Amino acid sequence: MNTALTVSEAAARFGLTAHTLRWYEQVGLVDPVPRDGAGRRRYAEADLNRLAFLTRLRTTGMPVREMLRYVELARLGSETEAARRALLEAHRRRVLARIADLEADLEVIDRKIASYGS
Amino acid sequence: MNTALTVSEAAARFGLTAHTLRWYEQVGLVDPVPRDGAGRRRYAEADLNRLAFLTRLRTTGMPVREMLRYVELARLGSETEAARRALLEAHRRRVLARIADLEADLEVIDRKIASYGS
DNA sequence: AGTTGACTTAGAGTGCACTCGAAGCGGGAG
DNA sequence: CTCCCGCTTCGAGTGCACTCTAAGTCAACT
Repeated sequence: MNTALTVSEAAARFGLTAHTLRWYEQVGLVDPVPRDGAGRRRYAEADLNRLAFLTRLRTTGMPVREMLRYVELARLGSETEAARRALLEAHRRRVLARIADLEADLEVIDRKIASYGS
Repeated sequence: MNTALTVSEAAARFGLTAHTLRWYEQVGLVDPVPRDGAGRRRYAEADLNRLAFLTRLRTTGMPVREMLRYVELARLGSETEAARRALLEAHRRRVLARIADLEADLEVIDRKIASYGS
């Protein structure tokens, strides 16, 4: 079974562009993806899973800079698990705060909408 | 009673910089703020209220481009109220969707944190 | 009177995260 | 065999939202 995807297919799966996926590789966010005989990227299950998690970090607003620190910790092996966990927990707190802010701001906007009457 | 604030004071109140506040004026996000005898901006109650709402739009992710459309509608008077309301409602839906996305992504991150054990 | 510090303007510069262009290669369809 | 399309690399360009610089003014403090 050959489920390996091309760069465009993988990009589509995560709502990114092929350009962006190559760029992620270029800046070191993901390790170089295995190539086929013609030198083309082939995204296998494991690559897709890594991407899936990274895109979650990204869409929740983690800066690329910090994602780089995370993946570099991961490259160093299991000794860095505590550090990675701490990094994710800090991010989690930021996301929770962001959600709370959005909800508070939304209430103000709702009041404005209401002020326009029906 | 003179409660009018300087540009820095007003900026501090909204977590912006004086530079940003001047830039908002320059690009037309806010009308030129009344000046004192020395030509310095003096933010009165009404100016601060307008800014308070605009910063809510901004922090909820409305692009400056769209905020401009909103304030231009407001300048046109009460005939544009329906359009303004529609614009805010569309934004409201986007913010709700954003919150939902953040919550879904956060769950994935939580699972990852849990996978690192205690 | 002099110094300090916040203000003024116009315009240039920055950081982030892509996004695109150019030039070339390779593999499947007709 | 030829055409076309999607891939390759490298490097330059873009859009957004600020952010800062330079040169100057003005009011208040010492």
